[in-house]
Amino acid sequence: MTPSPATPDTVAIELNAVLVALTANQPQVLTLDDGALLPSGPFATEHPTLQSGVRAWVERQTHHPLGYVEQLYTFADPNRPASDGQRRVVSISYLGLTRERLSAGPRDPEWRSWYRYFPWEDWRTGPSPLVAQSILPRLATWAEGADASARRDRQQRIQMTFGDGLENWNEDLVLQRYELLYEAGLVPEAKAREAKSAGADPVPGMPMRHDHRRILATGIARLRAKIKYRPVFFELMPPEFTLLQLQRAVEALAGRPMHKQNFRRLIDQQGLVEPTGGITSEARGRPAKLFRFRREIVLERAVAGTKLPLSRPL
Amino acid sequence: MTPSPATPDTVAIELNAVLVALTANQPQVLTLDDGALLPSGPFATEHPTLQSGVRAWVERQTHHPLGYVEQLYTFADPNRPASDGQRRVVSISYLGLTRERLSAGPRDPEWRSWYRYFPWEDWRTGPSPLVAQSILPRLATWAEGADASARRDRQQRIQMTFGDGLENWNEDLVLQRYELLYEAGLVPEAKAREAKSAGADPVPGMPMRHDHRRILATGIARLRAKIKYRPVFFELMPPEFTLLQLQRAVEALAGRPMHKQNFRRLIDQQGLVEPTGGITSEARGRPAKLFRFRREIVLERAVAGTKLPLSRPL
DNA sequence: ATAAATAATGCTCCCAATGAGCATAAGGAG
DNA sequence: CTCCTTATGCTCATTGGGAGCATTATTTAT
Repeated sequence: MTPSPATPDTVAIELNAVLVALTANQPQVLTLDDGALLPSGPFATEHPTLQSGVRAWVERQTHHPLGYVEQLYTFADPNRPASDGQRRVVSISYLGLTRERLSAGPRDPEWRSWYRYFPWEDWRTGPSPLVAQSILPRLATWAEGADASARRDRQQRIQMTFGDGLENWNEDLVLQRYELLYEAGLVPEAKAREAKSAGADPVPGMPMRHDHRRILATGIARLRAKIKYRPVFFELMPPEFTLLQLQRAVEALAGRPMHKQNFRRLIDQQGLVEPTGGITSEARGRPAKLFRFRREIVLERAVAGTKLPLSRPL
Repeated sequence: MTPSPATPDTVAIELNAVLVALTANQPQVLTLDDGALLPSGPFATEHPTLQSGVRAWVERQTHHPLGYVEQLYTFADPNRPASDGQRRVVSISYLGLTRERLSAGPRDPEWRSWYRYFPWEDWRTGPSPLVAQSILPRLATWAEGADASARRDRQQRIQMTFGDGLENWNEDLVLQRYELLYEAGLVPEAKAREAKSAGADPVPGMPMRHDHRRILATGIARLRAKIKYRPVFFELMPPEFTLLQLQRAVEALAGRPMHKQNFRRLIDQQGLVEPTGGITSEARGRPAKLFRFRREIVLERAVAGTKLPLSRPL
């Protein structure tokens, strides 16, 4: 058909993006096709860099500038040959942060809270009931279905990644948790591939096509880990904000609540923000001072590191 | 010439590896061509995974198993078209840890201490004199050669990455430091490209071809960051070792000295090791107990995290 | 032998970071 | 005027980690 019979060591590059924004205290992700896909596009070789390639089609598709871009992972999917049936596809995924939402029409590029895909990851109002009620029991059943040594192994992994449903929750382990559920056949994506373990019905949470939910998990995990030592949330905030808004933003990303006074102490200890002089009383309660990020410090912390009151399990 | 006129969106994949081992308290890296290159090979599409591709040619080339493999970064070099002059090359680099050294003959695959490439990164015996004597002065000169605003910017970056030559050294910033030197035209690799800044002669440290020294810097940085929260040094140690040997290993990687008593406290607090019962008096001084890693805990920490007395600057 | 150097170990002290809460101030809604 | 909600200031207790003293056990030098 095509004039080029695709030499063996030649592949096509596909770029995937996890684009994150914050709206109404929800961490939003840009999706396509009714939420089933992450935006992705080919790497056109005229781009000098991979990053510039990403930026190009993302901005073309969303009409919004990307604040921060970071490479996530490169993956050669053995089960997804290119459409021409010849070349292998290597997908390179990126995490992108953007400040504003797509002003788009009703359809296609659509922002969705990432907790629709990973409802068990939201512990902002305390331990997610999903874990104790729905996930742990099914995982336990799965663990039972193995012989002694494998069972012990599975049980330990469950404990390490999901804790006990009330304590020992480590919000960074997004990817490990998804992979465990996948392996246990508790997400629809897994069942598609393995006709065998038709047993358990899936855990709540919207699936995606291909490995896109896995990529999303990777992005969330990376972002959650990152905010603990780099002030990247800066990229997601409007130019002015109150400290509570900032706290809610971090909580949205981390998926767990934080102590208000300690959060404030940490933030201004590090000199990350400065008051603009303005005051707002949009919310109820006592009016709050408005702040902005301090450019110099943010640049400095970009290399030196930040701290957030997020670390210990519980 | 070739029957396939290479369609535009087609690229060739090249795999690069930073292979690390520890010998005689030196962090060793496998190199080729008299130390000028990192091992690299093509990604043959018959491999199901990228990782398996890496493992395959690494083990073929070195005849040693890879303990731990981790993806580093994917990079499309705009300046290095494939040899056929048509396809773009995308290189995917990996970090690999191995316990044993190549038993190889005198030549080619050769292990070299990574401090030959980055001598300023070795602070194990205190502040590296190179930084204060050789690097900081030249960087200062470089900063002077810019107008006011850019100068301030450069000075801040110098301070952030190199500190002041005595304190505020952050061992993780290997890549940032290399990139700064590159930008300042203080490494030979940079001069090759820019004929202009022929000024300063380069800083000590052996260069590599292409961007391989940059990839190496990425690997070192990743490893240094990693040992602080994952017990990966486990992959580099022999089955039995003394606590001092373990400490020296970590110091070799981190490039800075550690407090002996505190190191021990931390290690056994976390239950990472257990005594084998053996005792050694290979070195001078009081004989030391031998330890081995505790498999269960190591697996557990692989997900949950570890601690090392490495964090603060100074 | 004896002294000196090198390592292994045990323990104490101190300080900075941080998790938790109490208390007070300042607006808006009924 | 009272209650509710949020902003802010401060205190307290705990802990993790940095430093260093002291002691013990061996090898090496004199």
